[in-house]
Amino acid sequence: MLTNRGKYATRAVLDLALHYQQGPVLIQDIAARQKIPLKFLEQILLALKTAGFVASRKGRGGGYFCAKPPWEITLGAVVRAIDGPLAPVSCVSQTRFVECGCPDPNVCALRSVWKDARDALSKVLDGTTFADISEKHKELVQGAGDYFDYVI
Amino acid sequence: MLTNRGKYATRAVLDLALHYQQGPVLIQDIAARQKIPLKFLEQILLALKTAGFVASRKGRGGGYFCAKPPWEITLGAVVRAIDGPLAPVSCVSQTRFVECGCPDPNVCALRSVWKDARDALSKVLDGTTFADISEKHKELVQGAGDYFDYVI
DNA sequence: GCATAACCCGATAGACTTTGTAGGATTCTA
DNA sequence: TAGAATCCTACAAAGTCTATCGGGTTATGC
Repeated sequence: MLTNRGKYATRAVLDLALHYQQGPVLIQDIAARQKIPLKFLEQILLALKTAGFVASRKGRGGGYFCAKPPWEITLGAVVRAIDGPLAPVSCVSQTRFVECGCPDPNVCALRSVWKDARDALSKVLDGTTFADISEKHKELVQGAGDYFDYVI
Repeated sequence: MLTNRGKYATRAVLDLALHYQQGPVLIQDIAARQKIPLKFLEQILLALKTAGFVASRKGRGGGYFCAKPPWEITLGAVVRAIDGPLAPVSCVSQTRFVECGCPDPNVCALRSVWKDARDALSKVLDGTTFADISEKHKELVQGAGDYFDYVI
């Protein structure tokens, strides 16, 4: 399960992806649209900035925007940056390997299954970019009766 | 990431699967072999019993054993019972659906990706039984030089 | 029937994580 | 230079996780 932090982060990046190349977006606007507590979102955006997914401009006319094109930001990368490894146990994590404390790593039959699980998850999340998700969002909005209820 | 509870649970069930139809196994033996704190393991086995995966006999000659054949116990079921839903967010959980608080569920493009992620994870974990894992364990033990170091 | 083996069960404590909130510092632009 | 906006640190409340403790209950074998 993702934490709220993780969910909020993905919603925030999606919001920025939907405004790609439309100038900076205000934190308070993201917070309002995405239903995220303002001050909590501040922290999350800061973390996303440190991780290199978003950038910001201060002062009047400032705000946040994607630091790179949405098709180069994967869902997996954002989740990892905010909530940590995708792997179900640390001993099969490619990004942050740590021994898991099992009796004998050389004869651990569970490990290969955890590895498969991590790979399956990674295949989906690392294979999906925020450009894909933006596209999907626009389709859904088009299909959903009254377009103007959802326009951003 | 699984909790320790979850990791321990899967190791405990595997231990019992490896002793399937060989009579009850003592908690303390499982704890020693699998490197699990004894009293913590007690709690976990109780939970696994409530969930129907294992059964027990009290008194002298007692212990724990699989409540059903290992090929009918999936890794996914055990993980869900101990650590909760596999789904990355609650709104795509088949076992414990809860709204996730996103702005508009009807137009949530993230949701379908989370769904794919859950399905991918489920495919691996629900597709693997403790008979499979036992089999794998035995292969690994055979392949690992000195067989007698690992025999259970 | 009694001693003992073994599981059963609830309470609880310490550490850690999560989820925000608060308040101000800094920086940029008009 | 005013004020708009991000930046940064601290912290508190709540929850979760990881065990540990101490006894209660039940079955077995002599």
